[in-house]
Amino acid sequence: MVAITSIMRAQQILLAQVDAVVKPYGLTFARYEALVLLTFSQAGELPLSKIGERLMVHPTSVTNTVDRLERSGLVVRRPNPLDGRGVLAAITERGRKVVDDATRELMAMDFGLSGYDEAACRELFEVLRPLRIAAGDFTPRPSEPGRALSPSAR
Amino acid sequence: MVAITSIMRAQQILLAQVDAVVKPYGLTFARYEALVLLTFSQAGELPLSKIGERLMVHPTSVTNTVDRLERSGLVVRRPNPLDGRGVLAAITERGRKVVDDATRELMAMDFGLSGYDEAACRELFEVLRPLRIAAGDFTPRPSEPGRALSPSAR
DNA sequence: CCAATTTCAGCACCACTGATATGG
DNA sequence: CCCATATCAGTGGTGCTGAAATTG
Repeated sequence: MVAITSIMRAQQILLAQVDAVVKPYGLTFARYEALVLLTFSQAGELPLSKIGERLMVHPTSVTNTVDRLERSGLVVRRPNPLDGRGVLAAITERGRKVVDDATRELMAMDFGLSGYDEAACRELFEVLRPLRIAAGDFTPRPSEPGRALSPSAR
Repeated sequence: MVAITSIMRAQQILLAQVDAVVKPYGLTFARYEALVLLTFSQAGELPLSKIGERLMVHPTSVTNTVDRLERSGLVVRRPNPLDGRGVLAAITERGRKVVDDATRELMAMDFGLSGYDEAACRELFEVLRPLRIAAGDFTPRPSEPGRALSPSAR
């Protein structure tokens, strides 16, 4: 129970710190994550479905997130040439600049983990790994099958 | 950055599991925490200000939480006899029964931390401790001064 | 008069459900 | 015809700010 409380508080603390840094850029942590994901993709654009999958968020949340980013001029929507049903979110030049600036500032404050060296961060990751695996994180990523034989939703 | 993501996901996973267990009782994790806090107090009642302090939540959030609990008949409000400005939240018999049942069920599923033994839980707590200390958790508790010389809000 | 306690109105954010339009 | 993608409307929960009433 103490362990649960620790995680809840830690998340609250970290989220508050990161959100505070990112706020002046008109971002939240969720929106920042989406932007970072786009910069990591080759063409700087991804289908909304992919974004939801990688960030583990609900489809409607992706729509909302991209709405805000688009309203701020940090991404643009365009139809997916490979799938008429789909939509791509493409990061803009302004988006790249904003995410770069925000990232620089976040790194300067160690994402709220000042005082944690490489070893401590790794330990943190390792301790939480079993929990995340049990919840279905770290799926096969590359090709795609993934949750082919998982209990499935619905 | 990977460490941050780990905490965010872990919290999300745990909160979802705990909330799912508690939902049939008409509770959320936040409301459950408030109820537990009341059962831990001698008379089964506390000033709202104390609840907010111990649970580290905003005063208006306490008002909201107690509103819901009162509407469900799990607590009742009564004026604080020791301070005319204050209000006490007192747990009811139904409240005690509900929190007992919910706690039993939560313990049966290890609060979502199945697979974590005592050592792992302690490690988790210890790794996160410096972060929480830096954020002002673990204040002097007993007497009360606490944040007498902290930067303060506003 | 100032400070503490609580409440209320209002806003932003995130998560989700259910329904819908469109296309594979 | 069924499934996938995305959107919209709406709900619930949480976290805040700002203002107010009451009392120490």
